[in-house]
Amino acid sequence: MNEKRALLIDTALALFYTKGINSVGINEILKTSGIAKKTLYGHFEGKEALVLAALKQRHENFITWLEAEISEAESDQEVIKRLFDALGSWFNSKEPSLGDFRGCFFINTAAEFSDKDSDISHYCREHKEEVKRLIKNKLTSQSPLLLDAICILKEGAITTAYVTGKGSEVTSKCIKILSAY
Amino acid sequence: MNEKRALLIDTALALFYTKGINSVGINEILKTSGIAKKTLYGHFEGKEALVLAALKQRHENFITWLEAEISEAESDQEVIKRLFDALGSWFNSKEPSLGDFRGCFFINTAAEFSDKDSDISHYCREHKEEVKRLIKNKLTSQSPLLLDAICILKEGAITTAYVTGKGSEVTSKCIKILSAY
DNA sequence: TACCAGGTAGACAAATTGGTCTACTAATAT
DNA sequence: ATATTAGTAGACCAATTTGTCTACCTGGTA
Repeated sequence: MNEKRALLIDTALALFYTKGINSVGINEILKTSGIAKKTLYGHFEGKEALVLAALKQRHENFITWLEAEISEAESDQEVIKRLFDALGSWFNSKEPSLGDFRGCFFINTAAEFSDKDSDISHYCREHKEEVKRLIKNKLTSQSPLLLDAICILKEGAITTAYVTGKGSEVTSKCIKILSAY
Repeated sequence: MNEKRALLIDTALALFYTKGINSVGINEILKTSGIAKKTLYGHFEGKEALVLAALKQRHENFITWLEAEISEAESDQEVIKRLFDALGSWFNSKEPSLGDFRGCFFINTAAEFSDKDSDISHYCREHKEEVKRLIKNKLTSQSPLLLDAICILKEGAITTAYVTGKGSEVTSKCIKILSAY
């Protein structure tokens, strides 16, 4: 049923995110989920289809989470504060719906698949665009520069937090930087 | 000799950067470089040692390139302009010494190796610290916020350029954002 | 000459990969 | 009652992985 399919996706997503896609074999996903191989290949054409499903799942988790975090903001300054505070919480692995922080799943995945025309690379780009759209819709300011500043700093914060390991400092810096606007 | 060793590292770096480390096998590096397997294992303990050597080579290439790009700047505004113009050129694959742009090699590599205590992850962090130090030394301003703003935007620009594919727009936005300081 | 370091070419081993297939079970719908 | 569907368990396959090993070649040096 759909339960098996969902369990497969959740297991794959968790393993892919924490270990990287090429480091996780089909057999490990099966063993962890306790599902038989034939069931997997009944639901998915192959590993790539499973990767795509995991990306989709992550995208939904992330958008849902982000929207909830910034929905109640009543000014642009508050949008910025809520956004980067939420990111800081994510960086410190305090957001259960996003799992232990290990960078951006889409950036990490895009890094593993060199073919820029593949469905996977394509989906990673769409994710970023949709996040940008979500932020744009919450802002009252129509300044494209503000929107770009927020999004570029957001990307920078994610990779900086991942590579340096210090999560909360980066986000408060971003808020200060943006307070000039 | 050292020539073989150098050729091995250069070949490995080129392949690792364009395809990702887990997607490149030892045999492909050997075939591309035309070097025998036993020679490789005479120079390196194993694949991981080769990865580390490639990271080191990339680090040197990158630092040398960056230093040359911003060395002649005579004001902080000029440092910023030169830095982001250079990045924009890199994003458009116009910097031969850095190869066809495919994001930051260190971020990509860190994404593939989940163990945060491994030599590889460690080296990726050191690289970012050294780049930051280089920029810091070129700035006359002692404001830590300016330095952080530059570095976070730089990281954001790299991943944004990689995932969206549009390289030059991002960097001019960064320069505009920083012109507020 | 004889030796030896450093190289080539590639067979080979052991493990792992993604994926197919057979045999069996359990529940449900006709 | 029977046929179908969805599942389990796991053997099996072909390809690929990293790494070792044997056999041979070559150029410089004692």
